[in-house]
Amino acid sequence: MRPVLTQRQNEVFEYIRTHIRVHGRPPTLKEIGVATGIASASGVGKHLAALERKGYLERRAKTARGLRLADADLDPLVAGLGTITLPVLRQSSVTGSGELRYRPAAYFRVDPYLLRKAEQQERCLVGISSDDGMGTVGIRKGDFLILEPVPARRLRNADTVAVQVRQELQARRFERKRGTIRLHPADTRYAQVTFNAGTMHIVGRVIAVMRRL
Amino acid sequence: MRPVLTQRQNEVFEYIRTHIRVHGRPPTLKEIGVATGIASASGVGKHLAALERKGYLERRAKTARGLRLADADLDPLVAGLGTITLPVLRQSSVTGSGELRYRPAAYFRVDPYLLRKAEQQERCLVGISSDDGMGTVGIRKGDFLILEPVPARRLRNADTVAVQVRQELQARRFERKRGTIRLHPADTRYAQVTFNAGTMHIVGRVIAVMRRL
DNA sequence: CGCATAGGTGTAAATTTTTTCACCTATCCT
DNA sequence: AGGATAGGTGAAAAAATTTACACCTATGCG
Repeated sequence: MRPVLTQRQNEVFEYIRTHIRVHGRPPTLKEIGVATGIASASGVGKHLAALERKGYLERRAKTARGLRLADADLDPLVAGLGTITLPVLRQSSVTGSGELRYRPAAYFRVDPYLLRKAEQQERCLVGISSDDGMGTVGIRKGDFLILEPVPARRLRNADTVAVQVRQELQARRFERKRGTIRLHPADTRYAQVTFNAGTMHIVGRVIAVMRRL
Repeated sequence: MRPVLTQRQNEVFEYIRTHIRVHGRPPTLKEIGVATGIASASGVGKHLAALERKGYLERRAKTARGLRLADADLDPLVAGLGTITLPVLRQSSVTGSGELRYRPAAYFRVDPYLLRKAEQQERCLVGISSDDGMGTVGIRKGDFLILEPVPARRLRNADTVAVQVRQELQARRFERKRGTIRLHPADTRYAQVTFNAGTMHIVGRVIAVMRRL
């Protein structure tokens, strides 16, 4: 366990962290001083020396803004350089052949953390749910679904999938049984669909859900 | 769509991105020059000017390492700064006094599109729902809630809010009635809570919901 | 008391870093 | 041919930034 910080040291440390997050680069000694009320650059320098000694920072000498957060404080979500940008499916983005043709109208950025389940994050898409068939398990009409296109043969029972039906995108629970595929709504007021593999177009597995209130 | 980069410009750009990832700070003109084989700082400067003009970088004048990657609409590897980075609330991030203690364990990036309802996007937080009290309207235990801290007096009836109860974060529908505040769960199996303003800590209004499956 | 630690101030010197200017080469387009 | 654009070099000036040094105050400890 690393040595604890004094209150003042913690103030300095937190400012550095915030600055990096906001500006994308570490602060200078002077910037730190202004923010924390230390008039002298060398005063700030002593704090940095303490933070480095205690293992919260790494510094490189004679380098402008030559500090970085120690690995323990790097936050994987932020340090990972970014978000993934996913294309948003248009209503009519499935061709007759069952192939996705996307000329997406928009892109949506998501934190990679949401894509944990995806095998290939960069292949994922965003679609908009068009009914409440899975409402009872928390997927509702209008929700944004993050989808990973997966060939039907690699889907497993109880996966949540999104199917394109005419102009609609429906979330359903996937089940394969003796050559046929069933798509179960969670809400019993919706119809269960059975069909032969290849008949219907399953866009992909649902990886995550987002909703604006 | 942003203008395309020439090959050379792209080399410079890619180096900058890599440097930031590796070192945690942007490179200097000289560092870029050494890495890309440009002997003169002003030569590098011209590339940066071009990258800024084409919308790939933002720069701050007279600032050491004063560059950052620009918001990128189309390149998932570059994206990240156009998104909003929100701190994730820790379980114990509310002090006895009802104040937020700001030492987030992690950050989460979200597309600004999700924050439509927020008045001040940069004040938003992410919390994790701890029960299914709003399960019937699609907010479930474990969901990530995007919250905007709003003083109770500015909340309106039927807003969805998040309250901190002991170590839990619960989503509820807000209602004010003759001086008292009621928090309604959507699921009737959960208890409705009535209390006087100021008694309980409402973390904020729920702006959006995210869920990993 | 004497000493170590935390937390300062302030200045000057050393170094790094950006900016500006002048000038050069090549390609592409009209 | 003339002009715009991309991509350079090099030097000097200006500005930003770090570092070293001297000195001050307060607190806790044996």
